[in-house]
Amino acid sequence: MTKAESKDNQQSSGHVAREVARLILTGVWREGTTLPREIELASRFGVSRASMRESLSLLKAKGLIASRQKAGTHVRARFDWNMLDEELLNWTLLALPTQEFAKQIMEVRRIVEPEACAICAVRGTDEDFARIERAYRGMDAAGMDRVAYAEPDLQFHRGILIATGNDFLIAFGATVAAALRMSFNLSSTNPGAPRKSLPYHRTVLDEIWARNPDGARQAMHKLMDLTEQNIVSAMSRQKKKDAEDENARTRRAR
Amino acid sequence: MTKAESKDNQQSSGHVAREVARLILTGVWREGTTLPREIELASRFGVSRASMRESLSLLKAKGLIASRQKAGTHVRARFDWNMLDEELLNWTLLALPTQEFAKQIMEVRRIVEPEACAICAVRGTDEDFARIERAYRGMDAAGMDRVAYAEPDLQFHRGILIATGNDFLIAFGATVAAALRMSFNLSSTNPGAPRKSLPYHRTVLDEIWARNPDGARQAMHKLMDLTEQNIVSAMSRQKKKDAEDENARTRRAR
DNA sequence: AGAATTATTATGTCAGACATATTTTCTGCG
DNA sequence: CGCAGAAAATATGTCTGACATAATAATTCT
Repeated sequence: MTKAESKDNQQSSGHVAREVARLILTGVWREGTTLPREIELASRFGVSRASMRESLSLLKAKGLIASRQKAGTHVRARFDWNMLDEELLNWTLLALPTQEFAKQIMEVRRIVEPEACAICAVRGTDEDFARIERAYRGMDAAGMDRVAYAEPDLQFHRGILIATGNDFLIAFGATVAAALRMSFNLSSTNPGAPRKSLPYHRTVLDEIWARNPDGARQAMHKLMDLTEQNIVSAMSRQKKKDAEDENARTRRAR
Repeated sequence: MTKAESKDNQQSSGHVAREVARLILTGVWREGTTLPREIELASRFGVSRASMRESLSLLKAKGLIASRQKAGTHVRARFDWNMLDEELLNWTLLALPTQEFAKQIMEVRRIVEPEACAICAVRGTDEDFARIERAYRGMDAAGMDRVAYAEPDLQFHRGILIATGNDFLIAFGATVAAALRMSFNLSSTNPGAPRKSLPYHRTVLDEIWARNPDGARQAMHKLMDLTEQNIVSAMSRQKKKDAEDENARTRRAR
């Protein structure tokens, strides 16, 4: 359900919003910058002013911009950007998938997920646990297929958050989703890496079933360690590869 | 700056969005419900279809609704709502300031803020600490004035998050802001309560200056304890008061 | 009965106009 | 010359009405 819905908003307004977001995220339009007037933006993106305004309305909702009559529309301070928003996270992933971004996202996951896991072990219902176990089985069944592994992996982590019954922890699922998507993108250089996390997930699941909060917390913590390690090494590999590609291109250009 | 900007969007479209959000949050329009068509919504709220669409666009951005051509606009599953969004948090506060909501928000604060505080103690710069100290002084200077106390209190907590340098933790400031606003609203029944947190803030500040992460974590943890306690007792007091008022009204009606 | 076709309908997009709130410019006075 | 107050300019905010598009519902034909 969630998967299907996230595919919505493929209308042109969504594309325009994403493009404006990209310009802001990449720093073309810095904090405090007043952006071109609506009519100009509309013509630049090839849409009507009404559609343009709908796109801007979307970005306003995410805290990226604010506008006042006559004064114009400006980029808000970074502090006001709602980085925990799923779309904004994905846009950032597309625009600036930097190592810094990866470290930050893993830092919050490390803070939130082990605790959520402990709460889950105490407060979750058997149905909650069954859902998590189904996700685990899905991961197992995926074998070495990276694509098939990704979805149940997300469901596993989301399942834990849902089991806490805390709406804010559940909303944190968007951040986890972005992190997993990042991992997935990076795993192309090392297709076997995702599967290695399976036994760690198994331990988490066992501790949850045992309703052992401390064990669950610790197990999730270890899973976070492994995940971060994978991401960091994959990123440096990617970086190296990019540098080589760049080199090759430069040589060819001569 | 942030304060001024948050006062934006007082245009009618903002009001409409808030009202629709209220109807969804209070369960008048439940998850999965297809809401009336745009033209009907527009006339119901007394705005044009264009304005109505801008409002809906805002709610789409926050994950509350999704729409497909011909099929209509429907309320998305709760899991997809971005509860960590500042506006959505405020709307919830206005629509359903329940004890459950208070507990949940304090549960995440308890998870995030002590860790953020520990990171702050290690990674923060002296300028960061100075900013936090300025906020502390502001709280002290406010004395028993609840209104004057609120703003520097928020700046104190935000300052710690900012000092972590982690964009996601910084974005969590929206949640803290909502929690403090809730505390503030509740403190009317016990005007002296906020000030009691001052020495706890002092301890946090000292541990940060000492660059002692464990002490900082523990100090923040104690502050969270106190805050939660205040909120819970204030809410039960409020609940009692509301019940009495209700009683009085019923008696009068006879 | 079932498949293919047509009609319907709600969102998506467009165009042009006017309203409103600020900012900027202009004007007159001390 | 400086400055307060009035007038003009302008970018966002709102409205109206129309057409495009895609998904659903109804209809027709085999």
